[in-house]
Amino acid sequence: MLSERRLQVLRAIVQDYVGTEEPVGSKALTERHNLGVSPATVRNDMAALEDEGFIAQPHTSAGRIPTDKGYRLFVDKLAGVKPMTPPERRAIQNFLDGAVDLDDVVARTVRLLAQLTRQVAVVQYPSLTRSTVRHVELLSLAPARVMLVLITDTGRVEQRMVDCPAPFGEGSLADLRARLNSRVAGRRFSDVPPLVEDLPEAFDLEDRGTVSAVLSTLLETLVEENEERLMIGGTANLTRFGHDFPLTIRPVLEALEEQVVLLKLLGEAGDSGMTVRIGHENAYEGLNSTSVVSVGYGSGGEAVAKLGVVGPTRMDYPGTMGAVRAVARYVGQILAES
Amino acid sequence: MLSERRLQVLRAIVQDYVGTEEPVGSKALTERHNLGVSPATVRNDMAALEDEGFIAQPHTSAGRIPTDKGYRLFVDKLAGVKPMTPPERRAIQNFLDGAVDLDDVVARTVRLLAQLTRQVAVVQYPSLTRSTVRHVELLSLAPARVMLVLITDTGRVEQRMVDCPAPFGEGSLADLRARLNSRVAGRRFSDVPPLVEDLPEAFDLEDRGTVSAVLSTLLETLVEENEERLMIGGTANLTRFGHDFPLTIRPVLEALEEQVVLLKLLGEAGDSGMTVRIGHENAYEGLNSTSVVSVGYGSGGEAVAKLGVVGPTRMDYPGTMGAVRAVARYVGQILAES
DNA sequence: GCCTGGCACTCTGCGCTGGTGAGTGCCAAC
DNA sequence: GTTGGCACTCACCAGCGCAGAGTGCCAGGC
Repeated sequence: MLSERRLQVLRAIVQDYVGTEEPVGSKALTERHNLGVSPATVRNDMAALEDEGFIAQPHTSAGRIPTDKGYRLFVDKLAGVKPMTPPERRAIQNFLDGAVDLDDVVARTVRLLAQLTRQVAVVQYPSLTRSTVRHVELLSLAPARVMLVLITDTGRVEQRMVDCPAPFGEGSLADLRARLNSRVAGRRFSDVPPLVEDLPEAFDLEDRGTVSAVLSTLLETLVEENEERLMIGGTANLTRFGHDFPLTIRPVLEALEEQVVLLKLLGEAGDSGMTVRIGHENAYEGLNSTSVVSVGYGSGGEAVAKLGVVGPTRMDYPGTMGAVRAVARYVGQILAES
Repeated sequence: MLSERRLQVLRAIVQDYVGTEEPVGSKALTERHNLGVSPATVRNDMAALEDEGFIAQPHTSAGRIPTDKGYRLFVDKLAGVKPMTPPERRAIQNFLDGAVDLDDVVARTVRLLAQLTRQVAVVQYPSLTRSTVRHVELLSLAPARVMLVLITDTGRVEQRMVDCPAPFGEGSLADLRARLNSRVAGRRFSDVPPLVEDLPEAFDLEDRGTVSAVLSTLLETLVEENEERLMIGGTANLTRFGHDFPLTIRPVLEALEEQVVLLKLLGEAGDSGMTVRIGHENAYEGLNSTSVVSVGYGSGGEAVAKLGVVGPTRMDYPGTMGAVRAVARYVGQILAES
């Protein structure tokens, strides 16, 4: 078990290293933080912290830098979440309030998060699977061709073409539209399938094929998880990474282009509360020298999607976590209003 | 006027420099291209080319590298467009054929272009202003709240909320929907305004306010140019830029995040045929050391949007132009089919 | 008049060297 | 458990010299 002072030393090391980006030595530590002990004592503590794996030296006789394990301890035990200041809160709200539609909300959120944290921001579109249906619209584009438009409570619109096995009259279409909406409007996606199962039976034999086709397209759309889109911003902040960064930045940019990787990353994060993944805790290799701070957000009490930030393991965790949490909250509010 | 051989020398310099990324000297040139003259002669030619501003030396007594002006001459006079090979064509077609909707088409196009050129790809969504209306749908979400959904011939869907000044019945809504569609379906966006001008007059006095509100929202959507979205991909290729690249890459990433800048960039390019903007020819300062190759694409004979590639001025112009042209063609075909 | 070989010159890049300074580990004393 | 002292270890930097590539110019040849 580490003594209280050793934890303070670790905290000081993390703070200084995050600030200066340079290995921090015992003397500098005692000068900048009044620990009440001499450099020699700090040296002993550092040696102990190194033995435990919380800090490391890049080279013999250089200062210490925190390891992933050290950051983990820092985040779990030593650092709080720094709340946003009132002016910051106002700025967030003002910025998000100007959004005109869902795309705009997401776009603004990404920008905001990237600016606040000066890192790469990732925002997932509100996920379909947890949303509810606001309206289903059917349009006849050709005698045997129907367009299905699904509108969700989060303002998202999905459209699909349906090829009908047989011509489908306007009357039948209106009928289907009405029945469909009376059954599914306001329902959660996951509840829809059993509700429409027996719908084809209400139609004439000749129309049943088409009704089935429409329904199966609808269900497909509902469960289609790979349609979970996301938006990324602030990649220019990657250039602040460090001096060595061709090697560092490349895999990160590649990871960011792979939506699959990112979705997985966000998906792995816990459903409730904020998740911080540090360095090698990230399954994806390219992100081994980055940390990911993510949190769910949603219109009601429940999270419908996630957003977060990708930055170097050497980041200002309290500040980043504060910004992420605040933005998630305000986005949730905005979604609830619209 | 430059002699034929001097042009050949310039071409050789560009080709070698693009290949090796290093300043090219007279001796290396004569060894790699059989110009039929000695290095000394080439040196004279190089001196002349330098006087004219087509090439430059990074330092005294280093080889030469092409200037923007040199690349311009190369692109205009010396280089053709390298056609894709049949297997490449097949690969392009196969890859694009798998797309399921417009988003997917654009996403796949970006990926494809980035892979083919190994550079940053930019694809603009088919522009609304040049498209035609396929269908306008109106949904009553609440007594005084209508959702307007606009479906275009390129498969794009736009939705807007309309707050009605007075409650609007289902009957009136259906009436408006029918009248609206009979007038504007199949029309180009630019033709729509005069066609709907007198529509409110066909309605009861109490409904006219709502009809006007719906119409003005529709017209807004049609002309709203800032809604021109685009998709970017292949940013990881920026890391291949050069050795000095923190300085180079940063402004490029920033430019890529500014959709406004990019849209302007694509907008400035000529409407027909391929446009190549080299280095300082780009108005935006951050892109002064990059070249932009862009071309319009469209479902019919007419271009509805543009796509292109952003890369270092030191790029393989014939190959890049070939890839951009080929991709634009196939995307056009795909859009025409759907 | 154009091309060519030769020559002196100019730089960049690289490896080597030595000095400086920050930081450490250890030890004996408090 | 804490402290001051001390010897030691590296990374970093500046200076040096050398090799190599490339140039410009000039005089001679076709």
